[in-house]
Amino acid sequence: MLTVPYLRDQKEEALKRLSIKNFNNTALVDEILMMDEERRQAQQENDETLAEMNNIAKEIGILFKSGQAGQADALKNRNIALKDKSKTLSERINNLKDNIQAKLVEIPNVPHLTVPRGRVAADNEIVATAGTMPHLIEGAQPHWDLISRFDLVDFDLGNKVTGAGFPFYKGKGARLQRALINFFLDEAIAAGYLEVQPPLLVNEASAYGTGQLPDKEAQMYTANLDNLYLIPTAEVPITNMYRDVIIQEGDLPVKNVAYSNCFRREAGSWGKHVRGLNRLHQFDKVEIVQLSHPSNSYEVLEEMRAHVAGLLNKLELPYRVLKLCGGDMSFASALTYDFEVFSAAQEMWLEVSSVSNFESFQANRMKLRIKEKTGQIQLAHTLNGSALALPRIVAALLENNQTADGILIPKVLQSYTGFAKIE
RNA sequence: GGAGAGGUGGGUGAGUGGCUGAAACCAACAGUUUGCUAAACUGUCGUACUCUUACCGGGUACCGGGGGUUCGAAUCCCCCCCUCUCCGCCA
Repeated sequence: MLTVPYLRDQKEEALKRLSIKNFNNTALVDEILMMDEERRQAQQENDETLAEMNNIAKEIGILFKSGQAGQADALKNRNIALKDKSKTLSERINNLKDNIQAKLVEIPNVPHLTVPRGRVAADNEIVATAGTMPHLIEGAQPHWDLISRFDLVDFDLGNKVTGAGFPFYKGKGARLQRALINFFLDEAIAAGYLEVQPPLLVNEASAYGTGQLPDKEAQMYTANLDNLYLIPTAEVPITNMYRDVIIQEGDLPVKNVAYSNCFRREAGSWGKHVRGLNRLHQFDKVEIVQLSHPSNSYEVLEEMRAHVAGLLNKLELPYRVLKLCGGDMSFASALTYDFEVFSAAQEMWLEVSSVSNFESFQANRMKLRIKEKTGQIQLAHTLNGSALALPRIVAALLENNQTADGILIPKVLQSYTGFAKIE
């Protein structure tokens, strides 16, 4: 959520940037600013009224103490009248605040100036391509066929026990996935991230804090009896650790990494895009989160981007990096890089990571602030990225590394899997 | 699930109607002293909104959340939330 002072002080700049996200509702911004003006006037009047009431109450106290209680009646009446006035003003202020808040959450984050204009995925800018495209063998199979051939993942069993999108991983399939998780965690720890194992269910306040609520409620599974939500990503619990927190400048940067299951209800499309491991209701992901000072959050973003690139390099997967265009970015992001690996047999680019700088958009909503050495307090910047999302990595590894007699495991993983080939 | 206790500033914790935005101690920060470290001493030390604004300063609100009583509420009343302890169940 943007702050009112920002809109007030830098309205033109904000609107200019918002147009990159195809947000052109100038009237909404004006309405917010008008309501805020009104709110401040009412606030001031109310504060003055309350100040007078406080003074009168003190005078009454003194009269009582000195045994002149009889003289207090006039003052009491005066205060009763003021109380009425204050009540009216308070109600107006609260109404205005609520309305401002309601309008404010409709405005997306302002994108970074380098974000390309555009409406759809095709408008995203390819900023890097790396790795070598595999030469597939004759008769190469998509991962869903490889999976059943080597009995790595059982979708039917998942259907029986839970439902579509909840597969069982078995044998070397399970082992490969666990190896990847450990590899990703170790890499993050080596890069200075603190490992955290978060709860997989969060309360309403947390879901609101990272912006799943109120809009994206349908994305999450709920535990209705207890008013809890299954997390769609570890970003939710991890970022919420710092809700209502003021971080000392000296404690920055804060770097956390978490492995978690992720649960998503989104009833996707059908066909190739959701086939096999391409899209699931429950999947595994290692997520990196950083809190940074506003002055260097874009350096941090690049550092995180480099970290993710390093993982894919080590896994020897061909990938490309996209800078998302205004229309394709998320509501809360100021700049997002998507990483896509090429899954050779299905000939598709699969998104395996999304690295974003939210600037102070989430921090404002969560009241996550930094206290500088000078004592100044300001909103922190939050950043996060997948490092990485598991199932699609598995899909690409299986497809790209298949040979006539089995699937080769990348060298870097072999100490984690304990085998070099699936056959 | 049953019974009880409790939620106060970064922490511990005092405070049962006006002198309390809140004692004291600890932590933190700044300074003095010291050859360094430590110790000691002195000072600073909540957040938000708002006015004024270079700064200083002023006003208001906030003692889990919401509502009420009162001229006046951390303190009294009502509702809700949360935490802890004991019992039960249980990985």
